[in-house]
Amino acid sequence: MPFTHHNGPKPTPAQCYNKLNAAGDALYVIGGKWRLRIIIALAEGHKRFNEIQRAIHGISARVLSNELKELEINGFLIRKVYTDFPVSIEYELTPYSDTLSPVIESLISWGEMHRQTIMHSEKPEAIATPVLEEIL
Amino acid sequence: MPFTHHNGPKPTPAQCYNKLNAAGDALYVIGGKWRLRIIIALAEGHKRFNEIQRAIHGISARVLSNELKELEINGFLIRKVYTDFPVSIEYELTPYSDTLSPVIESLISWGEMHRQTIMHSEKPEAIATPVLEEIL
DNA sequence: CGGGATCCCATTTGATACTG
DNA sequence: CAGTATCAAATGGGATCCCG
Repeated sequence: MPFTHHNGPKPTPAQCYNKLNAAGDALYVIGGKWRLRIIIALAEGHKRFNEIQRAIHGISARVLSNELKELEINGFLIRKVYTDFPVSIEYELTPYSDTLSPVIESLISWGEMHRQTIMHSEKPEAIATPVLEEIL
Repeated sequence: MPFTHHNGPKPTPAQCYNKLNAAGDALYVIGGKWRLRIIIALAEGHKRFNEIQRAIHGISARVLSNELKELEINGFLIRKVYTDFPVSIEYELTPYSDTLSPVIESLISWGEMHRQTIMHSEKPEAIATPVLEEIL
């Protein structure tokens, strides 16, 4: 079933209510400025704390620390301590995080499409994102 | 191409960098606590200000007002003023907002799946969302 | 009804310094 | 390296009042 009324049957109010709840659940767990970005950064493989911080432009150590704890509690990643010398600590995604693939794939696709759209528009700077501002 | 390393070829760092940027663009525009929820609420058809506020539990008039402006600037909705008496103002989604359908559909699907998952887990209350807390 | 303006508090965040 | 502690600053967001 398509989403909006533009290209499909109009959902009933009851359906919309449930969709709002479902989206609310999802946004509560994976919403926010950083969580999906952390997951995406870890998708290329396990990383250490500072590697993640370098990969994600603009996140502070404290915020990253808190977000990692939250993501671990919710089962999206695990913290692995390697007691070799020197001790190293790595974060890696769990299989459960794979269930987010459709969300993340569609988000990335849309982001790429949107970037093209606004770069070809008359006033890209009016709606540019921080990432785009580095290009424009 | 699948997303994580669990079920597909591992993306290169360069690919991951671009994906992070793309996701960053998307999250900048449609991220935050309310924006997608507003779009979802409007997906069942045009609504007036107070209708939207009632549909989305917990949003204040001031925040809704700000978000609606932002969403209008970014081309996701339009504000229609009907000069009949009494004047009524309606918000409705634009065709461009339809491009978000894959994102929103996958978000909703994941939210429904996640809700089932944590309601059948041993300690649902440990990771419950506000929406779920009304049920548990 | 549909908001704008103002006030004020709580939470978040950044910067810096510090520790095992 | 992998964080934690602390403080200052910014931001968010609710409550309230007001207006067309």
